[in-house]
Amino acid sequence: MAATIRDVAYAAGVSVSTVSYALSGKRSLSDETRRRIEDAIRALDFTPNAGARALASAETKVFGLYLQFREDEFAPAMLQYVLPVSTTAREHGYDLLMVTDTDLRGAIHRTTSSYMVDGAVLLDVTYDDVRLEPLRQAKQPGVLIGYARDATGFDAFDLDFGEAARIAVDHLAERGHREIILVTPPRDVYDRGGSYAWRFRDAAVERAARYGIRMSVHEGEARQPGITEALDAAFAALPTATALIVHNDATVAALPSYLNSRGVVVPRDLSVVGVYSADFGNAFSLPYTSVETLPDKLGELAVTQLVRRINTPGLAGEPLTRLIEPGFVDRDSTRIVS
Amino acid sequence: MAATIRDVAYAAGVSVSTVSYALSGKRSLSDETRRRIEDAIRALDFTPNAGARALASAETKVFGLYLQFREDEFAPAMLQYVLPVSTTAREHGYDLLMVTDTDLRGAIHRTTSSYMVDGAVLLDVTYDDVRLEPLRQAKQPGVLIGYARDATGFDAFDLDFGEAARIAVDHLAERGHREIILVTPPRDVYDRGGSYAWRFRDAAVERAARYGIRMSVHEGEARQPGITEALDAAFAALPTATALIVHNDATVAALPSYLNSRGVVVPRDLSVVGVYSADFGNAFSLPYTSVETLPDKLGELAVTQLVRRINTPGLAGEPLTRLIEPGFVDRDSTRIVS
DNA sequence: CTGAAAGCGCTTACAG
DNA sequence: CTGAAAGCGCTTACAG
Repeated sequence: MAATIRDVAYAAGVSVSTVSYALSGKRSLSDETRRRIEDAIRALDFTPNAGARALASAETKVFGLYLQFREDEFAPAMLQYVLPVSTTAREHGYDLLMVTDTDLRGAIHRTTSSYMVDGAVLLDVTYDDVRLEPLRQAKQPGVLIGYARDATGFDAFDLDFGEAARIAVDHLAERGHREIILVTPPRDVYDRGGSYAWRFRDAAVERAARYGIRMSVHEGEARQPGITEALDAAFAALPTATALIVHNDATVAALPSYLNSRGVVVPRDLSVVGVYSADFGNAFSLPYTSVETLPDKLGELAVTQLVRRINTPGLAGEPLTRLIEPGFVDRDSTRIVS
Repeated sequence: MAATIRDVAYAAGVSVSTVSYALSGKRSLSDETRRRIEDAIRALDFTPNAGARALASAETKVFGLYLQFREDEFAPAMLQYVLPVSTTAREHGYDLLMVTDTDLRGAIHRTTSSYMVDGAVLLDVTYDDVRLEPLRQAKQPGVLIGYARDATGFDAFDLDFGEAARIAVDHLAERGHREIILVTPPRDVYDRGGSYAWRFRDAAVERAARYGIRMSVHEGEARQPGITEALDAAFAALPTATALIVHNDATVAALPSYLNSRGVVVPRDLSVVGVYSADFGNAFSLPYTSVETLPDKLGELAVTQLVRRINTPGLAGEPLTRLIEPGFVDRDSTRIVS
């Protein structure tokens, strides 16, 4: 089989513990010893056994990444969070156990109680997420990407969707728009507790009211032909609208095609503000002024905080919930209404 | 801390080894003993420590899933393989370590030589994939999803893209088409060794030649505005084409919008055959007759074979390379040319 | 600056 | 049908 730390120690003429300390750097050693150990490691192509290390140190250097693939979600959206989480984790020396079990509660319990992971990253957290309770029972810390009713015990990061809505409405209000259509996430998202849906909607409605703007709110759909039908219904409900805010990936991805087929030119006939990430807009070549969700930033913040909590046993203060300020990119898809 | 097997043994009044055998089922035990052990496990909420188990049994029950997020690839495409791999792995009791390091060789070596994984699943394998060599050094078996120049030592699964091309061309030939445009994957895909690109293209060209069909071949683009420009160029090169075969996700996703904007009605003005998976077509509401790539089937076959190879030490015969017959779904997007 | 040894929590021959 | 014990390959006090 492969070389063990014993083989390295023997080859280097030192003890096993010295090799271990050379590996961890937790103790100083002479240059000569270090050199001999390094040579031996190289000669034997030694890599520490992860299971043995985990058993002895009670650290796996693995994070659990818990996600679900949902029918009503536009697949590309979730993927945006996976890469930054993975990259940031590796920067801190952690690998990712990707858990997609449909039994969410069981998956958390299974992987934490067996000590497969040192921490948990929960993606796409819902308002009453069933994963939180089993994760509270776990010894490992957890971090949430998303917003829950009660995030007690966890660090949580999410975009400030209320602020996102205000940015969008303010932008249009400043440009003189008085009648705005808002397309929100589909009904399913509300139903399962995707709080970003109503946090954005409620803030948008409130902000519009403050300006005396008439706002027509409609739920989008995840698939065709529903997407088109929902848009048709929205425009029929407020034909005089001069602006459209789209807070739904599937709808905004289909929007260029939809507007094109209706002969609607942006921003001449309609001003459009989207809500999506830069990567998403890039992948689908979306030409709209947008309030940017920041998956890269959220993923990085979440993992960094998780690492901090692991490395700092008595981390000062309660776990935090942090809402991130959205970005804004003007792509000239809104016009000034006189 | 959490309960160990010793605690369970003590509570059940049996030895540690008996608990272990009760867990693994590798030895029969009396009903009474079994009941007492089960009660103790439940009372203590015992879960075996994964690290200890891995160390003692030399099995982690984890597969490495090695993938890369590429700029030139349409993100949703890769995701289609992740879910079936994950689901099938879980069905066989395996979790997935998702490895996205940009250092592909190092990632393979790091995770296999440390025995973090019992096997490796390589996604998006290229013709001269740099991951194969380090994986050959590994003690764990590996399975490839994709097609490599030399897959010696591995089981490999891929769609039969040659056959996919023949199915598409045959379908159009039978319907009387004599001038066909083929949009292939982007240049980058060829450059990095995405053999599906040329395997499809070469087979399509050859098949067309056999029929005496004129075929105009063009490389697609991954992003706008390149997608549109490539399509414009293709139609300009063969304005009299009556049919279009699209073997590129990004292009086919943008196609409805593109054709709409050009006033082209399918199949009245143009017959279209796509090459994509059912899920992909569904997610993007694609209305085209398609040769179906089968990511679910490939992912499942690959993982099943990996499990088999692990469970059957002296698995008869060499590792196999298997090309899967594509599916075909007629969505009436091709017309009969007289 | 370095070593001998206990211990992490399992699995599995070996014995009866 | 069941148990005592060695061993998997590390880490880390404890000692010098």
